Order: sequence, then C-alpha cells, then structure tokens
Amino acid sequence: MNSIKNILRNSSLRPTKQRIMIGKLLFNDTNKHVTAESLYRELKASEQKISLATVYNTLHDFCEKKLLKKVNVDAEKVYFDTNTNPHHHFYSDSEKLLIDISKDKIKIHGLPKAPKGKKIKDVELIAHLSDS
Amino acid sequence: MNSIKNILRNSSLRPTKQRIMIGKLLFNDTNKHVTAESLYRELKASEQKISLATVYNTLHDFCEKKLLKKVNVDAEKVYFDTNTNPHHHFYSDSEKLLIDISKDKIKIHGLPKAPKGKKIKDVELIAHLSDS
DNA sequence: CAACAGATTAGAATTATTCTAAACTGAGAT
DNA sequence: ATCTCAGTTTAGAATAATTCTAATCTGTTG
Ligand SMILES: [Mn+2]
Ligand SMILES: [Mn+2]
Ligand SMILES: [Zn+2]
Ligand SMILES: [Zn+2]
Repeated sequence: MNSIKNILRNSSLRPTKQRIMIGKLLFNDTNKHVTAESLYRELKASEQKISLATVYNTLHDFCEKKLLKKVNVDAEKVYFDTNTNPHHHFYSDSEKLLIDISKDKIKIHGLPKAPKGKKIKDVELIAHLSDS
Repeated sequence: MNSIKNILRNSSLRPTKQRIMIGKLLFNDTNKHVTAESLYRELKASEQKISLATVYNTLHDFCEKKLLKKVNVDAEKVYFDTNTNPHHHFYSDSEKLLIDISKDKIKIHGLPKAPKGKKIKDVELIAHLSDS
C-alpha cells in the first residue's frame, strides 16, 4: 500500500500521485515489460489522469534509479523491464512480446575480454522467436 | 569491379547505379556496421549523387535478400551488418560502436526450448561495454 | 501556512524512418 | 538501336517515438 512510497523515497524520488500510480502498476504486479505507450494506455484504462510526458519522465527516472531496466530489442520502441536482475529474453518479433529467461539457466563460455580501456558492463542474450 | 553486379543479379536486384555505389562501399570493404545516415554521409563524401530514401530502400532490399542483417542494439537508430553469418557483438553505448564476436568463440548452454508454437530463429548476444 | 525546488503538463519540436506520387532507367522484345 | 514497362529513384510530405519548452502545480521543509 505505501511500499511504493517507500520504494520512491529510498530512491530519492518524491512520491507524487503520478509516480505512485505508475509504481503500483509496475511493482505490485509480477515482472512486466512495458513501453511508454502501453503503460500510458494502461493508466488511462484505469481512469488515471496523467500525461504522456510524465510517463516518459517517470520511466527515465525509474531507470536512473535502477528500478527499471531498458531493453532495446526492437527499433520501433523502447521496452522497460521491471526485472532489474541480469537475465535474458525470448522475443517474438511478430507479437512484440518479451519473455524472461532466468540468468542461471544459461551458461555463456568463451566471451572475449573487452577491448582495452573498456569493460563489459552487461551481457544480454536475445533469442528471437518465429512461428512454427 | 563487376562482382557487385553479380551479387545484385544473383539476388534478383537490378544493378542500378545507386545499388552499385552502395554495394561497393558495403561489400568490397571488410565487415562493416552502418546506419542509413552513416552510409548516406559516406556516399556524399565521395561526391555520389543519391537520395536518402534510396539508401533506406537499398538497405531494406539488401536485408530481404540476406546480403545484410539488421542489428537492434540502440533505440536511436538501426544498424546494418555486412556480416550475415550468425555472430555476436560488443557494443559501446558511449561511442555507438559495434564490434563482432565470432560465433564459434562463444558457447551457450541451457537455452530453454521455445514456447509452444514458436521456434528459436536466431540467438544474439550483446556485451555492452563501458569505460575503464 | 509560506516558499521553493522539483514535478507535471500541453503542445511544439526533433529525429529516424516510411510513404507518396511523379520522373527515370535497366533490360528484354521487336 | 528503339520501344516499352516494371522496377527504381527521388524530393518532399507524413508518421511515430521520443524529447524539449516554458508555464503551472505540488510535496516537503521550515
Ligand atoms: Mn523509429
Ligand atoms: Mn526512436
Ligand atoms: Zn525481462
Ligand atoms: Zn556484426
């Protein structure tokens, strides 16, 4: 109920009406992959008064505070992932649908070391799905 | 010299001036990762007369004919990869730079089977780089 | 409550990309 | 070589996701 407020406070984000609305949709549910538009539609469907710009602002704020992770899998739009632990994805290009793959299911061997002056920040694996 | 023409003919693409210009830039060189804009700039830098729409058209045509592969790694823009063999990438988000990782360097174990009705078309791994 | 930094907002702007519809051109047929 | 036409190119308009602007509002702190 007010755990959302705590999440926000712990991240030095003011618990405003809009951030709480979004927080409820994102963090009460199990893991979700949303886009700015899908979240905006979900908010409007529940009679919430919010602007699209705020949805974008909030998603970006949440990302900066590591409450969300950006997923770039499709050029059309950016996905935001409530699962911030390292993990991988199936992606259905036709349905535009992301499905988590638990990190510890998968073992990756032989990754070369990063070019000098660089380090590997994150390894993401995307298994693209097609019908049949 | 006319191997580009052959590549185009073999793909049932008319060897027009514009496609040959682009083919030379893409297929004579070693593996390249370009965006529509970067390729357009490269063409204009060499005094070539071509429109941006044609660059987009040609990149898409080349993709359909499997002469190029699309890489979605950054929400900003789409990359086109002259390396059409399955392989993986380093990506430097700060420099917007893709680096190939040979497929056979890397072994991936434990990939779950695709959801029913779906199959895995392609597995791509992206190792995001940061400074230091 | 007063004050103000931080947040929200509508709408304009930006950017990559796609679309449109008219002009052009490569290649096969005559 | 010329004719013909489907395929291609093109400029510019349109689209769509996202960002920006600058005015208004609100949560928090004193
Ligand atoms: Mn886009
Ligand atoms: Mn975009
Ligand atoms: Zn996920
Ligand atoms: Zn590559």
